[in-house]
Amino acid sequence: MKPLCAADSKCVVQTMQNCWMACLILIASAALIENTDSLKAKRNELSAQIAEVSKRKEDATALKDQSRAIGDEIAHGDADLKEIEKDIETRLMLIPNLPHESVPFGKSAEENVVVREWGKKPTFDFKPKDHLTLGKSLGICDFERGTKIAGSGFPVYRAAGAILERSLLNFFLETHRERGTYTEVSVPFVVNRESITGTGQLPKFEEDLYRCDTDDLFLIPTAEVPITNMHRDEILSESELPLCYCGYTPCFRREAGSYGKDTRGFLRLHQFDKVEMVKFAKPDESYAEHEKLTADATHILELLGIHYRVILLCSGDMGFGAAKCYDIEIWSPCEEKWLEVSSCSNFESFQARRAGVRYRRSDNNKPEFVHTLNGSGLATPRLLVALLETFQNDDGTVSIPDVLKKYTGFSLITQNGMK
RNA sequence: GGAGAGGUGGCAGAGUGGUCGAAUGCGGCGGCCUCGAAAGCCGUUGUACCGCUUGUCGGUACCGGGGGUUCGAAUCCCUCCCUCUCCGCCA
Repeated sequence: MKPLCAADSKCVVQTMQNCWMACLILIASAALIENTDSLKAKRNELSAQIAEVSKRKEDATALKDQSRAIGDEIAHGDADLKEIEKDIETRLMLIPNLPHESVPFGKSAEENVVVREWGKKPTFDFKPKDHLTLGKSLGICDFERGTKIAGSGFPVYRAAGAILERSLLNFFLETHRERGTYTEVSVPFVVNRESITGTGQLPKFEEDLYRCDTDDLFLIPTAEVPITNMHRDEILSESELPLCYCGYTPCFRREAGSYGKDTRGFLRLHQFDKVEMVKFAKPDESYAEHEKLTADATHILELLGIHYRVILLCSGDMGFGAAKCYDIEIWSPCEEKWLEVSSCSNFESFQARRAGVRYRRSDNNKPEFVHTLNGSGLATPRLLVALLETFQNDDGTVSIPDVLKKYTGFSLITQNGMK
């Protein structure tokens, strides 16, 4: 997803305009609502009178005429109101979330803050090969055939590659399960328009989604969408919070506008696999949960022994709906750059408002919006890049990290297969 | 794909034009009883918006979504969506 261009002054001005206009229109509409409501009250009164008069078998024509006239007025008022509401809604939906106070101000990715770094850059006493070269010589991926089947950005994993990829997903899910925090879910890979509006991908990011036109369904860009929408339009009880889910899904992204950027190999794909963590939390606990969620994601990297760092995104680099966001980046020794494998975000009530997810503090209180959070834990393609490059040997083979061996069933990928 | 049935409050389930935000039961909450609990009894119990005299206040809307008929719609008509049953077909 493209972040909101906070550095772009035109964008900021538009947002401000939408905020103010929405406020002004809202204030103005109150008078209109008051007017039509009192007309409706009058009509209800007349209807009751008509019912009574008719029961007595008396003539109610005059009353009916009066009621009909009021009805016309109401119809006009309601039509105006409907248009106004639509206008407000359109404006509100384009307003991004507000950053949390702990988020540094900044215009672009350059002003992000490195929060912590774990491990160190791997060194080699031979010339390391990049993941594409390794992938090809080991026969574990086939981009050409993926392109033939579907198009560029749709990779084929084969042999040890396919097994390794599947093993990673199982390793992620099992690791989360062992920690006992998350309930695993398996959810639909397509969602309806309401769902994708609920998590905030619509209306702003429609061009990044694959759509099934005949049914107006969308291929999910992340499991965040179906999982967060599980509780759409629900009032949760305080005792069940925080609700924590994790689930595997493939993710589909058109990546419109990012052609030519990171197109090599696994760096940017139209389809990839990911395990996502999603939380519904009480507002006063959401930031603590955010830290835990981020730690759950990095825990996996520590088990694997992959060098990573955690970045706190500045205000200008954050996504549309996030109030605070940590990116987890892993080191690619051959690309010689950091690769984002997870974004752990606290959306506060941004998604909860759109999706209508609330909870009741106690039975006397009105329902309040929950806070929603999510983060990858983790996505496979870029992790594969770091994994292949980090654990390669001088003979061109790749060693499997210890923790993965029970999932793969082999400990070495060689040119002839696996051992 | 063919035929039929249905979508009502947290759940179950009445209601076929006005007195229905909606009977009844279950659940939840409060109270009585009790050493305590169960049972029983009594009471209470949705959401959103608008207004002000901010109140156990007044008003409006909501019975799958949208539209229509009517003075008035949960109720009648149209349309869309969804669920269920049977038949067919296929993983």
